[in-house]
Amino acid sequence: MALEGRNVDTAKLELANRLFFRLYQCANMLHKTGTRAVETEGLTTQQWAVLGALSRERVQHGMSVGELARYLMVSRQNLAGLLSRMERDGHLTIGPNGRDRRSRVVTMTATGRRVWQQRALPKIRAYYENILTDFSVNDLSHTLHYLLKILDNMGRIDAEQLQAAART
Amino acid sequence: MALEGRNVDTAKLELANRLFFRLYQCANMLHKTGTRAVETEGLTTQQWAVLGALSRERVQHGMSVGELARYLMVSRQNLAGLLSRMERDGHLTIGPNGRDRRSRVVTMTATGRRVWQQRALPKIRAYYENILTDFSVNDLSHTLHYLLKILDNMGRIDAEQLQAAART
DNA sequence: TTCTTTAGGACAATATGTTGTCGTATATTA
DNA sequence: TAATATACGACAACATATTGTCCTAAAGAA
Repeated sequence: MALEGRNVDTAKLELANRLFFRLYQCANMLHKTGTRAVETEGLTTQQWAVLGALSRERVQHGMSVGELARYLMVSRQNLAGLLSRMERDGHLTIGPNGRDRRSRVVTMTATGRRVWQQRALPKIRAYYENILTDFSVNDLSHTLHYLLKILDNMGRIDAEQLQAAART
Repeated sequence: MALEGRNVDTAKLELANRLFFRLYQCANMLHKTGTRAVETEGLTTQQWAVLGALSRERVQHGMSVGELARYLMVSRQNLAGLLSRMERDGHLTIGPNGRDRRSRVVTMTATGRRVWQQRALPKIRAYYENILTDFSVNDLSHTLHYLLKILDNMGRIDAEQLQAAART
């Protein structure tokens, strides 16, 4: 039994190793091919993630910088640079928040919405369909489920690491 | 039937959208939590990928820069910076190739191997186990299978995009 | 033996991502 | 009201990633 257990662990580690290597490659290829898919619009995958977040119905009135950083799981400092480039390009505006005067509200501009809906979305849909041709709806939901599970655990580890660092 | 088909497509697009968003988040969290896991060793997830590639038995005699770039799926220019930092840190050396004098061979140093095997690997294993606690061997191989499928299609799209650009 | 391809150095511009720190204004809570 | 927490700007340093261009040297094919 002990031996069996160790073999399972070894198998798991070997699989885990391959899995993370492929995840690493996937991440790079996503940015490379994804950015290429929308480069005519002057966008990148990161900017497309921001526009995707802002285009949701529930955020018609915008999101604060902090909310957006938490939603996208990136640092505030990184997001600041991203947002300033997108403001420069006219895709969004950063205005004051009436309720909380420390906070600023990020909103899509009419131009940004037009670029997103009329030019970027069709290309993004084509990109999705191109990559997921041989995926059934079932395959997709399984993959999504696994990614969510990994993400959950990474979030937990992130919190643990932050706590460990705080104790120092 | 046509209506059914469109609903399936809509469902697929919605799932695809969520899937890629989660993939994007996963990529960021992988680099964040992964790098934190090995930061005591002065490593990053990218450097761990390089060491992982070089530590394989079949590359005891090293790999050329181009081979490594293709294996990791990163650009030559990016890899050059990575390798020079790792050479600076003493983890690897870049020497001449006896057979092909254009090519240079990247090899792990004894120090690099020691850091990798004795200090990094235990932490990486702990990291894997921490993230994949609630994954069965079956879950792992399914996730790996889906990632490989996505990666295959991304590779195909990459080639198509390069071809399209070449026609311009 | 030329011609073409391949390998890689060197450099630049740009975008993305992290951490850390300092400072200020504003909310919130005790 | 006074202490504390939060939101964010403004920097800096660093690593990672892309693209593009120009160059040289060497390998391989016609």
